[in-house]
Amino acid sequence: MSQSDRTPRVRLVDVARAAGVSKTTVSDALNGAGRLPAATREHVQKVARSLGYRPNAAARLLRAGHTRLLGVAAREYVETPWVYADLAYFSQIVTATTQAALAHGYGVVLLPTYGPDDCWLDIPLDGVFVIDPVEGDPMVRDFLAAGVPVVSDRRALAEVAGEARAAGGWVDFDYDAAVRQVLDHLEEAGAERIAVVAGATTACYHQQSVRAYHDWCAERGHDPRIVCLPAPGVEQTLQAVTELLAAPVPPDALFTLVELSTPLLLDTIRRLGRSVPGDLLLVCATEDPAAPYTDPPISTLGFLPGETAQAAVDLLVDRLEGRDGDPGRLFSAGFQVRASSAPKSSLKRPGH
Amino acid sequence: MSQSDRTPRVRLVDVARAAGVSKTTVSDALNGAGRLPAATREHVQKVARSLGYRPNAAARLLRAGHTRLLGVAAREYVETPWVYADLAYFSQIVTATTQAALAHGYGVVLLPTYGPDDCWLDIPLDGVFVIDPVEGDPMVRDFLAAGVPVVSDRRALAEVAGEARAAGGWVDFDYDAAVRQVLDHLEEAGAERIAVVAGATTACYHQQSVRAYHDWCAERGHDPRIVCLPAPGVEQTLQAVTELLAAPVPPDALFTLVELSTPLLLDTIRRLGRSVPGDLLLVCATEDPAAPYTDPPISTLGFLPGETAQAAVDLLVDRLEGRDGDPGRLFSAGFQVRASSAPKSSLKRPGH
DNA sequence: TTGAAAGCGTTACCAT
DNA sequence: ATGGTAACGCTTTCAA
Repeated sequence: MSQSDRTPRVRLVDVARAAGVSKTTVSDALNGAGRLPAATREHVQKVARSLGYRPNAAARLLRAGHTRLLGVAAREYVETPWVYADLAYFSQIVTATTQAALAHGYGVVLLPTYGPDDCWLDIPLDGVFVIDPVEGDPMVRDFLAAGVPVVSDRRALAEVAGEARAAGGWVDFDYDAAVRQVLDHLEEAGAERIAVVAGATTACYHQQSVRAYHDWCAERGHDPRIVCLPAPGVEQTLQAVTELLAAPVPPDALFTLVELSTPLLLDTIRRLGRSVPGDLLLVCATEDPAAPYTDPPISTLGFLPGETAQAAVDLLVDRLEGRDGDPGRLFSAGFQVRASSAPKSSLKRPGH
Repeated sequence: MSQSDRTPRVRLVDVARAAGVSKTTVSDALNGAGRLPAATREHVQKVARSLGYRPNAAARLLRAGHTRLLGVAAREYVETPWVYADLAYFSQIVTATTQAALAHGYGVVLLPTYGPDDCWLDIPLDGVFVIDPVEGDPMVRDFLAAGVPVVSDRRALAEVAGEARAAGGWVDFDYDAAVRQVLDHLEEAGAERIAVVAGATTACYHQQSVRAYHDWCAERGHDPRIVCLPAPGVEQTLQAVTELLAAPVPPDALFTLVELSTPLLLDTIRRLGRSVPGDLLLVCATEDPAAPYTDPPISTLGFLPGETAQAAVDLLVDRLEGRDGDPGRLFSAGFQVRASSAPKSSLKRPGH
């Protein structure tokens, strides 16, 4: 059905007939292959053009055995009809994946995160990049079982028994180290009561960072001050911040692990009567490009979407093209310290 | 090559042989078709599972004659290796397109905006949504020539001689009306010198809105106050604003047509010593979810990425599945008036 | 130099 | 109830 019943597409044989040659000749003439006399080649090309011939992509795929198509899936909100591009982090991942893939001559397919079981297997993909897989991710399992190389984090791949090495590669993020780095920094800067706003999803990013915070607190005998949001949203996020700051003994530092507009967060904190960094040290895990331009500039923890995507695609393409590169790469976050988390001591002692 | 040389994929015939039945039986058993005894079906399914059989997507595509894949391309920065997902508008379009496509059982492919000529034709697509085409867009032309239905704006489709109706549909935006609506609103609110920050790209969004502003000014004998940015970027945008506000006779209203963080813009204006809306009325064409939460809330012109994408996909799917729906849909922007562009008069006269 | 024919892996038709 | 066979549109090997 579809367009074919309206305009019966011009096929290779049609061109061949019209040009008075065989299919082989047409194929060779159009693909630059073979050793044809220039005259024949040009003639065929002219006929093909005049007929509006376009090769059928699906047939080529079948013949070629590969599709030059890479899938990318962000699993953060697997259970909901949410789509990743709403978050700056995923947008940037998708952007970077697309660019990297293109550079290798591959296209990118956005994979559905929900829907009928293994519906994703109907898409002809050479490889897949699964970002932030959930525990025992069925998507990872399915693709691996189907023999489609997957790049994801180490743990997700390991769950599928040793096939990881052969079937793809991993791009892992040391969320634990990243979170601890920030918490340590805040503590050194004089913070004693660090509050956190995080997400409550099943994605390993949230799971692991929340756990890291709890562990860090436990090690010091601190009570965790954390709000976990089930979904992103300006209002809910600001509400969470308001709640945390309203505690009887208010926090003296805030670390956000959810997407939000950093200048807006700053405004909100001010409207609540706190100054940054005077009353409240602030660090945001975000890719918001506005962060360096606020007053004061905001310290950020960035998860390097660009680098991550680049590495994932490189890994995937290496496997696909038979090169045996690294088994994987471990990333740690990019922590940019700015004025919003300047040590309290530096305020008390003028000079440096 | 690729994975096939490592793990020679299990094919339908392999399952058939292993199960001691024919290809047909396997196909029927797995696809629920045919009238097989439950015993046979279960047996085949078990064998298939144990062998890890997965149907070859490319072969199915060829057989089916359609791919259930929709392409989406944002043409704003065609000439550069830019990718659209960096801008909230495109992110939201892509998100919404993906959701709408999924709802119809279609997947989405992100199309390269540059690269070797007609490289996009190698991707097996049932239809394409081209956002903000450039003049005489080659991508639109190629797909139409290849018989792939395209949804884009009316003008782009019309350039390819009448095929529009048969080959796709249009989703047009009345940028002119939208821009005028904002300018009129600002004028009514008391603005006499309206400055504009826009983009300098070839996308019809920028082209048309800039032209609308110039026309509007010409009709009133005003001198245009406009800065056109060749590329997005926090720094350049704020720089442009600073420049405009530094004019000897400064503007009393600002209308931005480029992506940016609205709270940050507000801060910047304040740091330049102007108050909003007291000294400067402000309207931003943006999808920034922070806009309603700033102080004062910012008036926005939204280009309805969600609705647009939804309509485009519906149109495309209607064509693909042989339904003759609307030829197209004309959208006008969603103008949300908030405090940042409140009439100056209302400040002077207390009460309402 | 050119063409015929054999696949690629699936599904659908028709015969058994 | 099941199996053989053709067809989807292309590329490629091999023979002429």
